Amino acid sequence: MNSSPDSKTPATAEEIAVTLPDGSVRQYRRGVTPREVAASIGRRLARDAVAARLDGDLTDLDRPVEANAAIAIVTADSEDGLYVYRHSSAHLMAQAVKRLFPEARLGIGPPIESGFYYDIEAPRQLTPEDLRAVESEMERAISEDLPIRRFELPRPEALEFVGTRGETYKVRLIEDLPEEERLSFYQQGEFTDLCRGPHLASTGRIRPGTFRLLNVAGAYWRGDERQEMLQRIYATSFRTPDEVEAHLAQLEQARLRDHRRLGKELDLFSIEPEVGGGLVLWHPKGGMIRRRIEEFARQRHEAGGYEFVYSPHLGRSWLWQTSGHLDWYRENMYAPMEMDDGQEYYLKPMNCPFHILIYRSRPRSYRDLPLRYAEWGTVYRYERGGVLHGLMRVRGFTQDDAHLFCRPDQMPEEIDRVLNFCVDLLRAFGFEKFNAYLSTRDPDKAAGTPEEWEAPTEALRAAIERAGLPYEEDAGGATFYGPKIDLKFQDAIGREWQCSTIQFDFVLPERFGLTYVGEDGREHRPYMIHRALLGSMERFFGILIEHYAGAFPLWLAPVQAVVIPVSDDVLEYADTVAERLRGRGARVDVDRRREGVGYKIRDGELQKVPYMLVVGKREREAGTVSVRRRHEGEAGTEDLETFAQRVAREVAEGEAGGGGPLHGAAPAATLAGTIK
RNA sequence: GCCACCGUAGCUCAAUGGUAGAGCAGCUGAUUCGUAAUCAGCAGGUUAGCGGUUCAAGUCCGCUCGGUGGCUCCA
Repeated sequence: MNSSPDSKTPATAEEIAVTLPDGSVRQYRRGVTPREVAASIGRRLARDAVAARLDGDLTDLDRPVEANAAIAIVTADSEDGLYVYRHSSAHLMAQAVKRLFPEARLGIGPPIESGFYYDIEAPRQLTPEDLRAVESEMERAISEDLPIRRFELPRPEALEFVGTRGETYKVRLIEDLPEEERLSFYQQGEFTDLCRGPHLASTGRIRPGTFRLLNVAGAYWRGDERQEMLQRIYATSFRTPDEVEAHLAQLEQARLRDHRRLGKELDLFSIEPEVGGGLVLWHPKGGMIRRRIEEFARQRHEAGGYEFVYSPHLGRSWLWQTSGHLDWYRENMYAPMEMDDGQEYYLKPMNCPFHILIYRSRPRSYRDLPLRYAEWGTVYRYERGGVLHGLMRVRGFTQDDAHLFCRPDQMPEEIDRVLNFCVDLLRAFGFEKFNAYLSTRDPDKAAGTPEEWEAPTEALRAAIERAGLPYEEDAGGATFYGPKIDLKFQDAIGREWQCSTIQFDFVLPERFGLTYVGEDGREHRPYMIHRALLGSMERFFGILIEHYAGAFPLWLAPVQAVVIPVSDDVLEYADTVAERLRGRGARVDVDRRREGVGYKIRDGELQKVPYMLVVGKREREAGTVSVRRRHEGEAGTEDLETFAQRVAREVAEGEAGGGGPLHGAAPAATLAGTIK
């Protein structure tokens, strides 16, 4: 759609050729507007049009077209259309704010993922009540149906225009724009804003109820903490009120899944101020889940040719000087400890130097490679107080870290192996939708030559393609020490998370002088790859809690079954049942409280225990259990041995991948997607 | 770190500047019960901490501590 008509359809003095998305070419008079083009195609299209793509650029419907061009009409129901809709909604909000607070100064107000925001310098702190008032004012401006008009001003006039209105931030925006940039403004009623556009034709095109102002938060001007802080009003915005409601419902759903809330309710972990922010206490149940994850991953790693190593939490400054961490990572490292030998020791922010020294502890032959050193290594990184967030952003965490050392000729296969290994591992937790991101060399700050980057970068790309993963390339996005793949996956409610990273490193083998002796008897430099798949155990646990909404699948559940005796008469049988199941490796509790069955079941449901086993006299006589599944209710009476076998089978299925039976751990739609 | 908001019993939340309260959880007792809450009683607090205003502060002001939301998705 970006291609203009070719020379076979030349523009004449009064006619131009317009190429439409379907490839057809139509003749129009010079100066025709996209709106007129839309009208000539169909009344419906003209009605739904909100903007146009002119040779690929978003533009207004009323911008005259002066030359041959490719035009695509943008309707409200497209991605572009939503972008324009939200952008105009942001302007509407700014207009409403200015009506209520004429002294307010405007920063920027772009569309974002699920809505828009506007940064504003207001005369006072805005309250939730203010936001309601702004919403009402927005509805009023909609009912006024103010036409939205675009005009351009030369730079000096533009500066004067915003300057006389006291819009100091707009002045700075213009000053920062390149000289040759055309400066456009959009006017609706008494309100005018500097803006690139495009916008809807009038405020009446915004449907009431398609936006909701959510909250106000501080945001630095231009995101720079040295600059002044503005108030950012976040709003959600969609094409229809139903979508807004659905989004608000999803926010509520996310709130209910919040791992901090569930962590407390299910007694999984806590973060105590007395310990310190970002330092996690794993309670027994959280610890059980973590051990299941770690054990499972460890077995997979051993089967995958990894060897496990251990390294200390501290190391002398020499390590970090040599690795370069003290140069480029210092602000994330804790202050050194001076020991009695006068040496400075640092808490480790990463495991790599230790693994490297293991490699370097003896001469290596080309026959030894590849070497794959894995460690669930606990690292400490200083994070500023304001960024800490539950388990997601912490100061002490355990990585499922590994370092691969290999010969150049082994490198493509190593990459293939580790990427597939990673995807397999994540699938076991019920994640199915993946996106890869390939970060390539930044010429301005890259170690090594472009030629050195070539082979690894292409190996990474080839591995992604062979794995059949959708991917995007972040050209120049790599860190200075090598290209990398970041892998993201979607959770049960469609949120995307990045945990896995596979990174080449040209720098550390050099700095530590790593070598191996080749077939030719000479020393060669090995390739080195850092990789963490689950990333941080803490963060991955937080993601899992939210993904499963606290209802862990059987193989991970800290308590897999709770035995519920109907009365004290059958306590003994309840204990027998529990013991028999424990003997088969199941994690079973008995609820011995003198409460009714309903009470204990309710408690089991709230604690999200996968199986509840009600036992009374009937079961005792028959040697059975009455099985109840979490979220599903009664599932019939079963012979104790049959049940034990079922649990063993379901645990094995869970560990085998595909997440195993979740028993209502996620909404049905997601369940279907997680079981192969 | 910065801006804003918040901090009352273990948890969730009440209390026009005028005697700190409820539900759940906990403990004690009774109830022996069949698939999402049995009943009664008891206990639980320096209202995060420190200072100030006031006859009087959970409430108003200041500081400290802690938590929460956010801090380029660039006109």
